[in-house]
Amino acid sequence: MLNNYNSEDKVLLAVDCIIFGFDKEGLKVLLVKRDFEPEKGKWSLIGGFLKKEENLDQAAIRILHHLTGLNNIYMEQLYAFSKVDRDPAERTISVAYYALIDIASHSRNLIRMNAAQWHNLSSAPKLIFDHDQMVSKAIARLERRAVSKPIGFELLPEKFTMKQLQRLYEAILNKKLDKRNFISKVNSLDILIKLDEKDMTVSRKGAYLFKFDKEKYDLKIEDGFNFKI
Amino acid sequence: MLNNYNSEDKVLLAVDCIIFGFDKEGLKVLLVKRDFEPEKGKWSLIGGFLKKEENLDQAAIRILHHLTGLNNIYMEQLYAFSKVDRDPAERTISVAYYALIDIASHSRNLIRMNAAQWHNLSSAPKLIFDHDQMVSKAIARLERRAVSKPIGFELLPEKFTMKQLQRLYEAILNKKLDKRNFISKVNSLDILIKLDEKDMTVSRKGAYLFKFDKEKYDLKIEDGFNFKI
DNA sequence: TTTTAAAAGTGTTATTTATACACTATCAAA
DNA sequence: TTTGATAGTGTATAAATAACACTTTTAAAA
Repeated sequence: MLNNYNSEDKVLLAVDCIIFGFDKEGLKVLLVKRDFEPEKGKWSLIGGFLKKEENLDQAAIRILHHLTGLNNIYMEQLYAFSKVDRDPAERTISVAYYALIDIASHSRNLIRMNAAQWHNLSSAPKLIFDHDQMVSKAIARLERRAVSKPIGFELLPEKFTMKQLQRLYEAILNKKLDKRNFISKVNSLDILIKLDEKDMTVSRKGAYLFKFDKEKYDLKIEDGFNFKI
Repeated sequence: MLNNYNSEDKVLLAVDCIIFGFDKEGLKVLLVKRDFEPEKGKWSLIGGFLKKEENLDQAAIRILHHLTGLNNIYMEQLYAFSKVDRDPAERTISVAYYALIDIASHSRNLIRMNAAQWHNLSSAPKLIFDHDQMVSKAIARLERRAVSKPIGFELLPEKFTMKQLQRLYEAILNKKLDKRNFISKVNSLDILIKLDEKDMTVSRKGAYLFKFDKEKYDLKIEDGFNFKI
């Protein structure tokens, strides 16, 4: 006999994606109106079911793409949620994934598909099942992650101002940061390239644009950043 | 129709427990010889399958108790492992849990059951499936966790010496710590009670015993420890 | 043309935290 | 009484973090 697993219970395995977005208004989360029962028409995370021939990472990518058109988003596994009655229709365990993306540079896809919508974190509607709990846990993880890696760089447009970067961190950490301390901390990491170009859309003076020095970043990532701000 | 989940794939959901133990020799991991196919007779983590009527935390507790006799162990969820062919017998996703316990204070149960054995981390045998990968991930998590919470206190006998506490941290972080710096760091946290009692078993001079001040600990945990050593 | 308003840019000091480092005390056993 | 093994203790330096305010720029308005 190859195995004696036959008497074991099988369950549905869902994957739910918590996609945080960042733009000038702050942190947002991407939600869809569920188009099947149960809870049809209610707001939900982007979710679907694992198929036998894929792993969880692949399922997350497929589901996200299918419901939003988003591609090439790196998601990180968050947690497996398994309360017995979390889905009233059937015993389902859900593995949550999360990612943080720059809204502006992905909006075209989202608009085209028109299935998903951004909601401010503070004013998001109540979600189905345990999805609110998933979002809370993802926020907590994001905060912790933000201080150990310069997570923000992957979420901004290619060229960005210091102010934008600071706003991103303020949004993630949910507190005001001192401009001077923030800039000197970022500069001490030595992973930004200051461009000869200014963003003139916000102020009369204009703010220098920066881009992210991928090589230096990759070198540093090995021995671990300290990005405590 | 209550739901349209009918066409979705169902899978087996395993739970594997990585139990780290600590005694004077250092960090160990608890392993069992697998007594069913596939891979019968090979070393494995403590594992089993989720049942429909329980959640993952409950499954982990049940499985651990069933295979080792261990009770009242707080385990934390680590990660869901989902490579398609990770178990050659059947499509199985495994959610790993981990815990860290004091070997001495739990050894009676383990000896009685005699199913599980402690192995030094450095000399553990090769494990089945992706279990080695699970152990590596758990070690990495333990290290990170050790600096954000004084994790060690829950793993020592009720009364312990500073030396024991330091040894525990040295084992988790896998590096030597300076005695004076360690003690002053621990003292600055103000969560230990120094007892009027000495451990005379190790030295002629004897070392003062301490215990853990649960109340102060709980107060501190709210605004987060900084236990970076 | 001058004034104004709004954001950009820039350094220093004080405080806290982390690190490096070595000698004395105790006491049972030899 | 000597010895050996472990317990216990403090200081100085370096590094990181936190607190803090004024000047510059420039387009638009007066």
